[in-house]
Amino acid sequence: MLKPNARYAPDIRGNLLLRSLPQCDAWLLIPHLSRLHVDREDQVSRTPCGAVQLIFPETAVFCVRQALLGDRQPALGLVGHEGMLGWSLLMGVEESFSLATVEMQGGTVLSIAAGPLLEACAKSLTLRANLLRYADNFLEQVASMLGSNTIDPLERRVARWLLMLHDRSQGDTLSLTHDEVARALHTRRASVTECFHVLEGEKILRCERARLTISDRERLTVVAGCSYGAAEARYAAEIAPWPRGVQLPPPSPGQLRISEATLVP
Amino acid sequence: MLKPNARYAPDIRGNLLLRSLPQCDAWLLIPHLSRLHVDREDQVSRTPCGAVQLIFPETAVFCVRQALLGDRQPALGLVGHEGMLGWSLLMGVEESFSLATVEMQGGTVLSIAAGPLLEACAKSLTLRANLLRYADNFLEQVASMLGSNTIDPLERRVARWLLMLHDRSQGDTLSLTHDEVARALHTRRASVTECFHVLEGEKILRCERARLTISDRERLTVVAGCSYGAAEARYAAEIAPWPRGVQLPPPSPGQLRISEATLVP
DNA sequence: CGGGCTGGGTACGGTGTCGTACAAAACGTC
DNA sequence: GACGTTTTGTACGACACCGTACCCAGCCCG
Repeated sequence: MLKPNARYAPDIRGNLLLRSLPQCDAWLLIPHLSRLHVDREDQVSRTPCGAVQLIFPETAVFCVRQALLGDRQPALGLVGHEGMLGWSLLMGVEESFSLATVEMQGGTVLSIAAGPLLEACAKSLTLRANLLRYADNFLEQVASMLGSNTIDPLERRVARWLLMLHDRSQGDTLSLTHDEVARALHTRRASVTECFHVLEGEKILRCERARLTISDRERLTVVAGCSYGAAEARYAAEIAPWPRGVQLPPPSPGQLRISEATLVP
Repeated sequence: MLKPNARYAPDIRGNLLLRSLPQCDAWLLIPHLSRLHVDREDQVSRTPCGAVQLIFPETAVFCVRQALLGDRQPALGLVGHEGMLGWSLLMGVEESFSLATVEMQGGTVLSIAAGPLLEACAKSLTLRANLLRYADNFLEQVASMLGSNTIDPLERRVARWLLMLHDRSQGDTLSLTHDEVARALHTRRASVTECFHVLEGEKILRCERARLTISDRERLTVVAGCSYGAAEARYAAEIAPWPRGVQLPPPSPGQLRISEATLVP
C-alpha cells in the first residue's frame, strides 16, 4: 500500500550517512527517497501520506527529545546531515519514544517510508548494519549528553551545545535565540545570556539578535572540555569523516581493569 | 576458532529477554550459552576465551557507564535479568562505548560469544529484531536517566534509582552502600544518606549497614514521580511483562502537535 | 511614525547541592 | 577482646544556579 514515490532519483550527497553507504546499498534507498522541506519548530514523524518514515536531514537540524513528556524537558541530542531520524524502525519498533523538532532555521530532508526501507534492509544486511551503526553512535551521543548535563558546569554545557550545532550547520552563524538554547539545556534563559557574554568577552563568540557567530571554534572546544568529542570521534572512525573534523580527546585518566568472569560448572 | 562450549543446554528462564523469544529463536542461542558467575565490581566484556560476547544477566545486575571516562561519571542505566549487555554487536560495532559493572552482590549471567550470536541472527531475522527491540528500550532508559538527572531534585533521583534496582533484584532487600548510589547518581555520599533518612522517616525504606530494604514500593514510586515508569511500561508493552509490574504514568501534560512536512518539488 | 512584540540585559534573594571534614558505629580479623 | 577497615551520621561554609521580575533594544507591522 505504500507505493514509492515515482520521482526522479534525488541527489543524496547532502547527507553524510547516505553518502557513506556503498553504491549498491544506496541504490536500494534512492528510488524511494523524497525531499521535503521542514520549518523551524516542526515535528516530523510521518510522511505526508501518513506512513512512518526514516529521515535523513540535509540542511535541517533536529533536536531530539522524549515524546509524551512536556515541553520543559532537556534535549537528548542533535541530528543533522550526519545522521538520521527514525532508527527505532530498524529495531522493530513502530512508534519511537522520541520526538524530533527542527532547530534553527529549517531546511530540507530526505525521507523514506517504513515499508520500502524495511524491504531494502531485508535485501542487504550491510545496509541495515550501516544504518544501525549510526543508531549506536546516537546512543553514545545521548550518553555524552547525560554525562555533560550531570557533571558539567553550565558554561561547559553551553559550549558543547554550540559545537554540536556548529557541526551540523553550514557556515559559522547559528540562527537561534538564547531561549532556544536554554530550553535544550534545561536552564534559565538568563543563565545562557551570561554564558554567552563570557564567551563573547573571550572573543570566541559574537552575538546579535537571534543570531550568533562562532569566531574561534578552537577555543570553544577547550571550554567544552572532554564532554565534547568522544561520540564525534567514534563517528569519524566508524561511519564517515566528521563534518568539522575532530581529534580524539586526551587519553583516559583512569585505567580500566576488565576482569574475566568465572565459569559456573 | 570460537567453538561453542560443548555443554548441556542451560535453562534460560532466568532471563526475561531470552524467555520472551519464540522457541525456534531461543534454540538458535541455547547451545552456545554458557553460565558464568560474576562478582561485585566486576567488569565483563569478553568471554574467558577472549571473545567479545553478548551477556544475558540472570541474578546479576549491571550498572552501565561510558567506557574511557574516569570512574567519577554517572550511570547511564541498569541491566538485569530483563535485558542484555553487548547490544552494539547487533549494530555492527565491535567495541562498545559503554562498560558495565556489577552492582550489588554479584550473581550469574548467560553469555554467548559474538561469532555464534551473529550466525544465529543471520539465520533468523526475528531473533535479531527481538534483541534489537531491547536495545531501543535501553536507549529510552538512558533518555529517562538524562531527563531525571537534569531536572529532578536529588530525592526523586534516588527514589528512581532504588526502584530500578528493586525491579532487577529478587526480594526487597538491596545490598549496596550509600556510596555506591552516590557514585551512580554523581552526587555526594552524604546527600544520599540524607535522602535515605527522609525516606526512612516516611517508612518507605529501612536501612542497615550496606543493606536497605524497600518496605513501601508504592509510595516510593510516588516520590520518584514521572521520571520512573515510561521506559518500563514500554518494555512491558513491547517485550515481556515487567518484573514488578508497572502502570503507565499519568497522561502527558502538554499536547503534541505533529505537523507534516511540505514536499519540495 | 508609533505601537506591539520578541529577544536580550540585568538584578536580587533563595536554596539545593557541593566540598570537605571528622567522629561514631558496625563489622571482620587475628 | 582489641584493632583496623568500612560504612554511616553530621556539620559548616561556599556558590552555582534557580525563579522571578522588570526594562530596554531591536524588529515587524500597520
